[in-house]
Amino acid sequence: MATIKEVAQRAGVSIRTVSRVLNDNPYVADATRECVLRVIQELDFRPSAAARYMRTGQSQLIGFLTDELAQNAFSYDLIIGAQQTAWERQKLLFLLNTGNDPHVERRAINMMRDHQVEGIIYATMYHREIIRSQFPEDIPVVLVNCFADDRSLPSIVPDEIGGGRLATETLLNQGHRRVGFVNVAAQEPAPLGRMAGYRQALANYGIPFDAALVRFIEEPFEGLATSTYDCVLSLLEMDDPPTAIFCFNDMMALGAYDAVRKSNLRIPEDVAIIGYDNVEILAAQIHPPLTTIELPNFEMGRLAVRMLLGEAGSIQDGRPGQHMIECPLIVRGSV
Amino acid sequence: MATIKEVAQRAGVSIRTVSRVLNDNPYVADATRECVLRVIQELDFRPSAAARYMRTGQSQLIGFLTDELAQNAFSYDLIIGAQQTAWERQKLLFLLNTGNDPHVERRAINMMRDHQVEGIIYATMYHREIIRSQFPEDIPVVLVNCFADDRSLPSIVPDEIGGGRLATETLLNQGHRRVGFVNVAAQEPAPLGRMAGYRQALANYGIPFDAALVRFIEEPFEGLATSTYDCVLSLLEMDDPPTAIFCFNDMMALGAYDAVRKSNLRIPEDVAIIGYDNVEILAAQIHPPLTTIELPNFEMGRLAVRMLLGEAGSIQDGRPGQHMIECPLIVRGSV
DNA sequence: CCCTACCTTGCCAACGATGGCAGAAATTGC
DNA sequence: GCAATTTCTGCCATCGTTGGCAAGGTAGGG
Repeated sequence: MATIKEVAQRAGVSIRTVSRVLNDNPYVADATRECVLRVIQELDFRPSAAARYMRTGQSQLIGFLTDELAQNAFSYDLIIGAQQTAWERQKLLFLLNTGNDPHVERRAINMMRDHQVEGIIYATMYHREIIRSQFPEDIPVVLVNCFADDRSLPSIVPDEIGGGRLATETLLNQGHRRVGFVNVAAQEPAPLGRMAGYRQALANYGIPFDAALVRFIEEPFEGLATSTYDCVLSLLEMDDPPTAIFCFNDMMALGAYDAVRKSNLRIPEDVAIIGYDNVEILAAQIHPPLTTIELPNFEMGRLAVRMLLGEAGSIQDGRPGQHMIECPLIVRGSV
Repeated sequence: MATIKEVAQRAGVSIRTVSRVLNDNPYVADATRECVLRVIQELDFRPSAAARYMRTGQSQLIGFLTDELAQNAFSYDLIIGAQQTAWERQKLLFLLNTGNDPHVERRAINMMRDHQVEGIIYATMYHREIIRSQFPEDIPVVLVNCFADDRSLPSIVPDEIGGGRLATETLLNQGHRRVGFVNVAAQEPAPLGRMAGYRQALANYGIPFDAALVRFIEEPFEGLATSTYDCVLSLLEMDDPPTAIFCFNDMMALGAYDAVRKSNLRIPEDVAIIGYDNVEILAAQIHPPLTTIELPNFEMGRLAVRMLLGEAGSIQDGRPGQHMIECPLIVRGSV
């Protein structure tokens, strides 16, 4: 690859002049600029980012660290949103997936430091709390789908309570009064929050909470859809069965569909179903298409980059911003 | 962040000695080495990859370019396989998704050149031919899921014919003699190859090809599962209906499931179904779990990195290696 | 005791770019 | 026509690291 030196030689000017052309410095004669630009094109020259970084200290690099997220096709849009936003700002994204292994994580962060990233975005598969001390103090960090134990890092998390409420209210709005909820049994923000939202929605509509309508899938969460199938069957066999079911996620809705069909009921006429996550290849393809709550992954990725670069509230009231992103309703045909 | 200079000062040695410690040069006295290592740890020093590159010309960076692939959660394992393999070799992966826009693609390649990537892996969403001239001559390129018009770039593609044959033979092996095939209507390697494999399998078993058993979904490919639903319904309504159906991909199998159920038939007892792609969140979750042909994405990502680094046949018989990867059968419960 | 190795260390140049400064050339104002 | 200003250009140092080379020190052998 050509260097600035060769360009200078071939154009018959000094290196400094070429550098000025590259950086749009106004103090270059038009004729000179044109000549230099022509040579640059001829040689297909591009200035070395590494060398430029040496002088300027601007690496234009952003680290994107994920735990298991990337292994699990769900939240791909998060990466795309971040990548696109970074790209618009002439930054490049490093991608590293750690498999949630703390040792790998440390090495990954070190590797990113080696490459002088301007900051690190850390995104988790499941909404959870993370430990602040695993991140270095001297690099900006933005958390996605998780938050620091001491809230000392800016973070972006989905509004689980709002989402749970929205899902439930969507069903209540259609006149349903017996709304089942198939949740997962874990003390994490997602199941707890969506549960809270479910209860809020019932309260808003003046409907008493009925614990019999709420079922929990126990760990391990293998074969989620199958476990949900069993849950929903038992819900539908109740004396006073639900006419609508809120599933913790779209994969589980798949199991719910099977259970409803097995019971010779129709969706949405006899039983309405609503999911969560908006996994397109599931939700848009099953029949009838699944109405669901979207995890706004693209937007979260986008915001993460903007916060990292200081464009958006990485600081709120003098403390690291803790952002809650609304989860919108995606209307399809299952309600 | 600390630099090598500060480490040297604090340890009371020259910069060169610190460099020697960093690079495991044997000519360092044990006492000195220990002292330097202690200071390195104290200052949490890490050598700058950019500066190191300046001297050595080794950037340790690999570009990973995708067209639409990354937007579509299918082939995530490809990226993970590449990332993990790169990581084992102390390399970092740049990820860029171009959305198949040639303008964006050019810019992406330029950005990667700016950062002195040691090579570029270009992966496409669909198996297809690409134009050689869009890539620079002076950087190693490995193609995944695509191949150059003039075969002048090493490439890795799935063996579509073998996969189609394997899928069909799996069904024939179970005693099925009327095997339907729901394909997509496109002049691309995947549908053409799988079709060829289907015919080969029939021939191997001495079963005459019946065009009535093969259906094509026309473009646009929106709502693939729904279109497949209609196709499969009409297949099952034939006088001599198929007892097994090979679906071009897993999403389409979802539609096939619905059609079979609609016809009051059981899977796999009355109708066996086999898919293609092994999209886990679909195939493993639906009921019964889908038997399918796997696109070995992880392995393809892995091989791509190894080829790029010259570890594996990037050259075969003096020409760029064109690798065909076998697609293995994943047995679940639908056959 | 000296010579020869080898071990250990440090100095300097270099990678490819940009910033500061100074000098040369061109332009302006009187 | 000359000084003052503006425009344009080039030289040198610098970023953080490693390679080449040389020099000082230590030990071993004769």
